[in-house]
Formats: sequence, structure tokens, C-alpha cells
Amino acid sequence: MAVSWIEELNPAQREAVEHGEGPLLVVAGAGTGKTKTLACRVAHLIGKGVRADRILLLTFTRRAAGEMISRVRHMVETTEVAGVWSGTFHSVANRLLRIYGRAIDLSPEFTVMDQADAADMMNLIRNDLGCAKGKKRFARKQTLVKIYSHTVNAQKPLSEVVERYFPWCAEDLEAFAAIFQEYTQRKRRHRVLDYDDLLLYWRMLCATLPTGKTVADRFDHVLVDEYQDTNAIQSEIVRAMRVSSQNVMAVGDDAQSIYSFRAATVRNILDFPEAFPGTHVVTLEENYRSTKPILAASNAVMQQAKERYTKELRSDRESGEKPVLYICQDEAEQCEVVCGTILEHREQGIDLMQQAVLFRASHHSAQLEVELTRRNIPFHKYGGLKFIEAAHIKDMLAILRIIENPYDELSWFRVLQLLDGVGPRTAHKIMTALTGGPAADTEAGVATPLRRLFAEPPTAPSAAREQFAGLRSALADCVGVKLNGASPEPRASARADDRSPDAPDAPRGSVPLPVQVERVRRFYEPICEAAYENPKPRLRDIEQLELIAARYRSRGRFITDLTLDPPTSTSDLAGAPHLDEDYLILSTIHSAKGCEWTSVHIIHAADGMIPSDMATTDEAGIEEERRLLYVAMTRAKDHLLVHFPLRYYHTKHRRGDGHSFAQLSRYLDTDVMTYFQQKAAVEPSEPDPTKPADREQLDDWLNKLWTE
DNA sequence: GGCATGTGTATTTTT
DNA sequence: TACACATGCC
Repeated sequence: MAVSWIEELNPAQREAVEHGEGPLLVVAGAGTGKTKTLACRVAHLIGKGVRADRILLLTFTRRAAGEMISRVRHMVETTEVAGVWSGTFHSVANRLLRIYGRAIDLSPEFTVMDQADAADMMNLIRNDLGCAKGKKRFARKQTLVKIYSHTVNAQKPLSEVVERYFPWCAEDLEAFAAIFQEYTQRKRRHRVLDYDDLLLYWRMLCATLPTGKTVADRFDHVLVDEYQDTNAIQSEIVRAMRVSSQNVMAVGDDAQSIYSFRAATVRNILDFPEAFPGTHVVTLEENYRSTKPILAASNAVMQQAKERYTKELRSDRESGEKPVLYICQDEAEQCEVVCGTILEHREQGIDLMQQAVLFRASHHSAQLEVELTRRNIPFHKYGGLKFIEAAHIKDMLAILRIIENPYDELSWFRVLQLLDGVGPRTAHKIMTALTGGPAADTEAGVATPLRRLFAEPPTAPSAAREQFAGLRSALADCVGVKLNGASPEPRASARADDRSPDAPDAPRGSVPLPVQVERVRRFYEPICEAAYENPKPRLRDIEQLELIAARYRSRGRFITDLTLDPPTSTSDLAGAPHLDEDYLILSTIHSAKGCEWTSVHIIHAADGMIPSDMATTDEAGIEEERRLLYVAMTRAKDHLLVHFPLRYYHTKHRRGDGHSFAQLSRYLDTDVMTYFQQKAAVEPSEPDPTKPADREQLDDWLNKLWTE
């Protein structure tokens, strides 16, 4: 078979790709061909005769997995590539647990809840336990999830986590413990797993013999991408998966670790050789992405890091163009400069798709989005609010979830409150009427709450009566029950318990999924129209949901995939029909990880934005923000433009005209600035010699920013 | 009295 | 958008 791609590798890459048996650590700097190396390694293994389905490739996002696999496909002359187990830790966990879950007493019917669902459940428990009753303020639901998740993922005692990362709510420690205990039990009762459970259960599965060994031995090779952003559990999983065989390859860059808020720890990559004795280490330092000046500036940012990194990236790509620091008067001017430069670059032949605008927090691009829309520049945004997080999509999914798992209290709670005149209290009452009662119910079949709803519906408040009936008949249609008939026996009770564990795709129930989704939409549409000022884009999102559903046969699979791998952007502006057109990329820096563009804009390079105010309370946080800027800068191939608005207006608190002056990001100090060329934004076309004083004053003032 | 719903304010990063 | 708090309905 053709192996010309092997010739294209540099010696270090080739060493990694052709490495034989045993543990391998690849420390790969930004733009050093990490993805290529991983893909080639997979291709190499398959070429050597390793069966594709005995290769496990763990990536950070599903997107990365897809890209990797499609690259492999181009290198290998076999269609077998599709058999490679690739995906995020979470999605692989989900897949394995559906097959082997019974070994740890986990029904393969479990549903997966996302972070927002977890937060809602925390909130219910918080109210049930009366934690919010006290006069003093109590941690909000999101915070509860953060604390819980961090504790679990870091594998540290709750007290330690709270003290270190959430000191302001240290006095509620006992309440947290009680809430988390109930949270754990409730999830179990409802057969629901959160993101963290997927990892915990996978690890548990590995530790449970003999199944654990079966699971681990299913794979000849385990490859892990972005190892610097794995957390304690994930590294334990990798270890547990490699007991009999030591064939494991970890790839990462300690200078790009930016997920400590998810309890990721650089220690994993640093300690890898200790965890796997005999590890062969390969370092990739040859950068093929960026021009020399861009790399020099990026390296300069890292030069100041408290912790020194072992690599210094090199590039052969000559260029006379230094990165640009654009000083803008305010955010509006920043928008103009960005839009202007983007169009200019496009005139020079750089497609919009080859250009990106990066920012620290997803709302930082709000004003720019308006401007782009005004100027008819199409864009796609990564990061920020996702399709699945939109309220109307969650509503739709909650209804489908009820059908999937009628004991899913959380979904009932959400759905019932859609009805007029139904709030938390009434919803709770109806729910207990449906899901409560004798324990035998659990044995009698999963669909019992639905059966009750059909046979003896609880009374709803008068305002909700009609809608409640509508919900009831929609649900009945979805499970194929005739409401007026004498036998309200849901056919879904003939559940696919007996289907082979390897085929979780098997359809259950007799109503096709697209029909169900369509039926649910017909129920939900009027509610959506009444609830929102401008329902049209939302209704379109729902149509989008129907389109996605058309690709699935199994409702459960559909829901789970949507939670584990949500579509990245909402379709309100540019929308799906224009997908083949050229569009600009807007992305949070976190979501930009692993990507590259010919031209990159970094906006809001002001202190307080990068680094984020929220992250500057301790040194570790400040250092991580530095790496974040480094990641952003190293995404650029040919053009790097950093934008700094001088003024920020306070629109909320003060009357209109209040503003404050910003400081340039602390990472762009005098030394680093020597690697940049500075431009003041929209000056009148030529420098105005009649007003030298103003210019000088401005320059003086600017200079102070980096000399002080 | 309990409960639903309206109003103003602050918003990191993601599987 | 989502939360906390205040008001107004049954």
C-alpha cells in the first residue's frame, strides 16, 4: 500500500508514528503537526495489521475526532477505518456503559443529563432540603454543580475544594454534603447519569472484574489527544484501560493547558512517564503553522511564565509582517477595524473561512455580531450558547425524555410548568400523582407514570386543563396508545430489553422517531408562540431539531447524542441553508483549541478581559490566562491582529456617557510589545500635522500603558 | 395564604 | 438569559 505520507513526516514525527510497543508520550507544541502525527499513527497501526475496532482514540471534542478519522481515511486503503473507537472520554464512556453497564448494576437504559439539567436537579434538592431558606445567600445552582463536579473530577475532599476554590461559601459545607448525597441518590433512582458519572462509572467498570478486563482487553492500542487537559479521573481511566497491555500514546502540550476549571491538571502529562514506566518521550518543536514573527511574539508571551516550559518552538516561515496591535478608541471602533480588515483580507484572496475572531468570553463578540450582520458578513460562532441550551430546544427534549424515561422527574417538572397556571408547586403535585406510589411500580414497567397519565389523569388547574389534555394526547400518540380505547397499555412497555447489547440503535416502540418529534412539535408550537416575543427563529430551530431526528431511528440514541455532542451553533442568523457558503469564524479561545486560520483577530486584549477579572484571584489562574492568550496567538498562520479598545462604556449603571479607561492586557508588556507593530485605528486617512500636540499626548499616554 | 407571574440586573471558559 | 425579589390572582 502507498505509504508516501510517511515520507512527509519530520524525524521526530516519524519516530512517534513508527514507535513500536509500549507507552509513548508526545510533547507537541502548537502547530507542530500533532493531529497529523496522531492520524498517521492510527494509519500506521492499521497498516501494520491492527484491527481498527481494537484502536481507541480519545479526543477532546467530537469535532477533533471526526477530523482525525477523516485524515486517516485518506491515508489508508480500507473502509475499516470507521471501526476505530473515537470520541471524547464522555462519549466513549457512554458507549461502553451501554454495552457493559450491567456488570456494575447499571441498566443500559440510562439517560444522560447535561450541566444545565444537573443544575436544575441541584436546585430542586436545594429547595427540598430548605437550604435557601436562611436569610443569608446560598450558593446558586450553577455554583453547586461547579463545586460538585470539581470535587469529583479532581478526586479531592469536598472541604479542600471549597476552601481552595469557593472560599466564600465555606460555611455551607455541611449543606453541600447533604445536597450532593441526595443528588447522587436521586440520579440513581431516576436512572440518570451526569457527565461526571460517565467517567466515574467507566472507571468503576474497569475496576470490576472480570468485565473490567474484558473492556480493557478489547483494545490493542489506546491513544489520547490533548493530554494536558485531562483530569484525575481521566488519567485513572487511561491507566485502568492499560493493565495487560502497555500500548498507550498520549499527546499534549503543557503550555496549552487551559481547562483547570474543569479540574484538568498539567500533572497528568508531566507524570505520564512515572505512571507508565518505560515511556518513550518524543518532543515536537518544529512549527509549520505560523510565520517567524508570530511565533516570536507568542514565545515572548510564554517567556514570562512563572513555570518555564521545556520547548521553544521554531518556524521556517519567513515573513516581514509583525503581529499588529490595534489601539482602538472604543469597542465600536474595534468592530469597525475588525470588519474592515476582514474584508480587506478577503479582497487579498483569503476566504472568510480562513479568518477567525477569537475572544475570552462568549459575550465579548456581541457587538461585533451586530456589526457583522449589518454589513452582511456571514459568520459561525463556536462556544457560547449552544443549540441545545436554548430554552425552546430544552422544552422539546424534555418532552421526548419523558417518553424515554417516564421517571425522569426533572423533565416532568420542566414540561408541566410550560402549561398555563402551573408553577413549581402544582407541577410537583402532578408529578407525585404520576410517579409516586407503591414501589412495585418500578417492577411493573418503566412506562407506569405514562400509563397512569392515560388511564387516570390527575386534575390540572382550570387554566391548564386544555393544554394538559393536549400534552396527554401527544404523549399517547408518541407511544402508540389509543386514548379512548379500553386498554391504556403503552406498547413501549414491550421495551427492547432483550435487544443485543451491541446494537443500541435498535428502534423501540412502534412509532417512528420523526413522527414522534413532529407530534411533540405540534403540541409545543402554540406554547412557544405564546411564550416568546419573536418565536420565528425558535420555531426554525425546532424544525432543525426535526431534521436531526430524521437521521436517527432510536429516540434514546438521539437524545443522548444531542447531549454528548451538541450542535455548536444556533441557526438564527446565517442558518443551515447557507452552510456551503463562505463564512467567518467567531470563537471563544477555548473552542479554538486545535484549530488554525490564515488570519486571526484577538479582540478585547484588555486587562480584565484577558486575563478575565474572574480568574485573577490567584497566581495559577493568572498563569492559565497567559496560556490562553498563547493558545489564541498560536492559532494564526500568516496574520495576527490583536485589538485593544481604550474605553469601555458602562451602559447599565450610570447614565449613558460614563466610561472608564482600560489597561492593555498585562501579558503584552514592553518586552513583548517589541515583537508587535502598533497601529492606532481609524485615524483620518493621513496623519494630521496641524495637531501634533494631540498625537503626542495620546502617544505619551499610550506609552505609559506598557512602561509602567 | 399559597402560588404564579412580572420586573430589574448581572453574565468565564466546556464535556 | 436567568436569577432574585416584588406584586397580584385564586
